[in-house]
Amino acid sequence: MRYQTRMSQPKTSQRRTRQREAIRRALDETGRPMSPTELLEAARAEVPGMGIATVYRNLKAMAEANSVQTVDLPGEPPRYEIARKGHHHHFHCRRCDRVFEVDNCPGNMKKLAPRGFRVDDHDITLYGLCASCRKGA
Amino acid sequence: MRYQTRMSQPKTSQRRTRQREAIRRALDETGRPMSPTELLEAARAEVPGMGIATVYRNLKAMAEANSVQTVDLPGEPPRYEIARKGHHHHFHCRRCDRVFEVDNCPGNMKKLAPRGFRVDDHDITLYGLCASCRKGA
DNA sequence: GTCGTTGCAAAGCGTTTGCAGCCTA
DNA sequence: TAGGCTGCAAACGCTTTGCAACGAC
Repeated sequence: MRYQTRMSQPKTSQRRTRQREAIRRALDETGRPMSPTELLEAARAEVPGMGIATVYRNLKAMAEANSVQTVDLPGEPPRYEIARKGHHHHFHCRRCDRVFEVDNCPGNMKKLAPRGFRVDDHDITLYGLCASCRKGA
Repeated sequence: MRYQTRMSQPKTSQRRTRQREAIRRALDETGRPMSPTELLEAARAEVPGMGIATVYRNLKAMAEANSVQTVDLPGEPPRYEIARKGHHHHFHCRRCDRVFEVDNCPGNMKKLAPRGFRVDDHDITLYGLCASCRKGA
């Protein structure tokens, strides 16, 4: 008989908790990448006493389970969005600080790198004014 | 006669200190974006007792004076490089973790954003293997 | 001598973790 | 009931700041 190896096992199950559902709901309804603090505020509308550690723990778990994606923007703390199918980028509004998904991609970044380098991926962040901020200027 | 307004005034002068020179020299000689910790190690070869706060203060001052530029990469702490003339991007090696300048730019990112958005700038980060890591695989 | 600069330690900020009690299945 | 989950507070890693001594000009 084989002994069980001591590798880290996937969790037996995920329980449904009000906290987790509130976080997912906020992410779904907002439809944009959100910061842990934004999520906490939104989720507290449903679960008043909720703590920030719970937000971080759930985001981490959801990211590992691929139900949410981490959105890393240059020079600032990560935000989180519901998992999308494909490759995409982001637009960061300078006025309202909100981040939006951008589906298009110029593609073919390979040739930008110095000779001898191998490029296997890229990140693009666009900056400017979103539609509503542009109007409300 | 007008009273002097209480606005924050530009500093009278910048003194030449061993610390500041050591930092600039490290940046010059390395030719790549460096982290504050890397800079501290390099600078300590010249100024043994140097502290990390000095590195941060000088980088901040140099960035404000436009003699160095902050390199913000998605999902990690900023690095610093000597100020370049033009618009450029960066390549981040997955193996050695070093960052290299990339002069090319696909340009014309305007049309990637959703309709109604105004794009005024963008950041691109390339990922892969640099030339030496590719060889030494 | 003036005052910009430095090292040290403490404080900040975003994030993670230890722990005891809670609650889902 | 078992053990995943939660809130709280402490711990963390990176960066900034207060302060008294230091040193460039």
